[in-house]
Amino acid sequence: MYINVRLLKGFSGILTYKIPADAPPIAIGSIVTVPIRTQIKPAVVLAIHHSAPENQSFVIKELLTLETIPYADYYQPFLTKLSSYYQIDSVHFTKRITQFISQKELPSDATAEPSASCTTEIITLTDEQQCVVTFMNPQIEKQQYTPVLLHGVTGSGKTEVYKKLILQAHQQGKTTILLLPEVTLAVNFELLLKSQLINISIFGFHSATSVKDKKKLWVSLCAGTPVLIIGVHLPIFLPISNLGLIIIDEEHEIGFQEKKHPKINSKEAALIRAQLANIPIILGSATPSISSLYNVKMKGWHFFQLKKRFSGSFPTIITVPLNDKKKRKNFWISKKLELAIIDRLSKSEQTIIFLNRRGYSFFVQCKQCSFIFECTHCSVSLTLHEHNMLHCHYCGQTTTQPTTCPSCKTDQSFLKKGIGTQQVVEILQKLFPTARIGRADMDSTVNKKQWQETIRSMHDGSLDILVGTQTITKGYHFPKVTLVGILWADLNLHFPIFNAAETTLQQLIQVAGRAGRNSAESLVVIQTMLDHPIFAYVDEINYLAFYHSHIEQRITIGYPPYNRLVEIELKHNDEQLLDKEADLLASLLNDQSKNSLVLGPAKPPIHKIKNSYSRKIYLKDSEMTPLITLFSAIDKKKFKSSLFFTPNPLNL
DNA sequence: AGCACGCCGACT
DNA sequence: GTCGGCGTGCTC
Repeated sequence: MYINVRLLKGFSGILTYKIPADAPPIAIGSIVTVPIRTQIKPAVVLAIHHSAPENQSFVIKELLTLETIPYADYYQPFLTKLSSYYQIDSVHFTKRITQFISQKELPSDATAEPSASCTTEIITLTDEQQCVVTFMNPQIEKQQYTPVLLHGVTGSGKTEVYKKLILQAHQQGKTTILLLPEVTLAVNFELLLKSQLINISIFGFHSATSVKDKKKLWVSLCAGTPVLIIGVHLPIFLPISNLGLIIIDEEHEIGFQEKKHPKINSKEAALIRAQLANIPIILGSATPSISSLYNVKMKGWHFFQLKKRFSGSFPTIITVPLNDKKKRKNFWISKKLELAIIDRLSKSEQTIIFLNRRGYSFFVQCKQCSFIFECTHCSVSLTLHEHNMLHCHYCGQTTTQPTTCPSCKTDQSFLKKGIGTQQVVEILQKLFPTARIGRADMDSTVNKKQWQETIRSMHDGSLDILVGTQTITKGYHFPKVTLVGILWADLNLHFPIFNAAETTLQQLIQVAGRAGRNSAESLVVIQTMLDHPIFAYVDEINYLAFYHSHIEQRITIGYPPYNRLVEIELKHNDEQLLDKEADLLASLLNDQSKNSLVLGPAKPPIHKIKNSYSRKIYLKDSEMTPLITLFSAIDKKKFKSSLFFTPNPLNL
């Protein structure tokens, strides 16, 4: 007996080895260690043959050790499908989940103590919650592909539904995968559920999980015991013989897409897997993605809503324009926000100031009328480059910036805009000298201790105001917060990406949800430069109305979910060569395309990272399959640049 | 990828 | 004559 294998690291060719006579049976997908030259390396089994390959010109060595992996009927087809969808090597997935096998167990730094309060209290579900559970239970039992979208307002108790379903699957001897869009959320969920579902074995499987715990999970998977696996990307690639349910929480989040290439989206992978494995999958969110809501309508996904908030009421939301001419102490703090902060300070209630800032952004705006340049083809804002050129990062269109504003005809009155959180703290300190102000953003998160300290002082009330970015919006509850100020709510709206309005609104609702859990007088102040239709929907009760108005626009412009979109990124150190190759690739794609639209090449906003330059080409079609076929037909050997293929890209 | 092997230049 | 620095090619 002979096997074909591929090494997990190093040489990428297919190699043949002999199975020793006394070896236990081997399956495709098994992990083996093999001798290669003078080394011993792990490899994955691709095929099994009864006879030696014909006219071989090399000596076949015997494999050394064998690591069986849990068997599931659909698992190999799943990996095959994923590797085709993302146009990557199928070994990639095996590589990612088995790395720990060859890793040394580090003397783990005092693993997280199991949370003190282990409450086993039985919570009675509301009618809304029970309705979902009643529907899902038979689907778990029947083993049927059932996609379910759960729209539950913040604080409506989605977690209680998840817990019930996990318990139900467990009682039937089935494993559940629970995915969250960030490692920190996964860790929090892990701790929470470990204290509340004490009869179920719960495993985290993500970058923060120790090698020791990964090995424990592997043993459990090999034994086929029903467990709960929590993570972000990795759990969906695991071989699981008794997988019965997949839960995706915060399903609208773009964090399910990996940040570096290949940009696999574990929500998509989960949907593919649920389909092949014939199991139900439930996607929950307070602000479901446009794409999932579209699937409810077009693909018959089941849809449930939780409309009642358990405790607390919804806050009052007001929108304040920043572009008015009214005199105020500081441009960034409106009178209404200033007065509201003064009021909270006097009552010793807390305030969160949120700056909707993603990295550093600059764009051009008219001083007089706040007009911002946008691309005529893509409904995204234009970015200013050298020589007064305005670029569209989506389609590559370039125009010279006019000297007069196209909207109000004022001459030479343009501003380049930008603000950061440090500046915000400075401004607030000047306006409110006695206030105790803390800052929590990516810059200060690098220092983990300081982050923890800031969160702690916010909790115990030794801070009055917390200034922060995205990072403070998720997973933290500060009961004494009765005011949330959003400094520049429309900032992300001008990001040159088709889903800017959607993700901005989702974030605003998320931030607004930080206020008023316990107080009826909670207030959310939304400051904006320009008015925009989305501000009518920040009250989460109106969220579905946003979908109905926005889907029309997506259909008109022809972007997802109405059409499929893929991104091809080219990278090379030599910018001239890269430009040549990007043009070549675009023309090759155009030549070979039947009905697919080829956009670009465009220079992305960040087109130079670590001395490597980048160009992007986008493909659009009503179906994904022709786009994958189109890219796979390209002869990659023609290119010195690296090519990266991303179906359904969600960010820049 | 990573290692062995081989070619060549420098140093004792 | 021998050590070692690095370029090239192969891995079952």
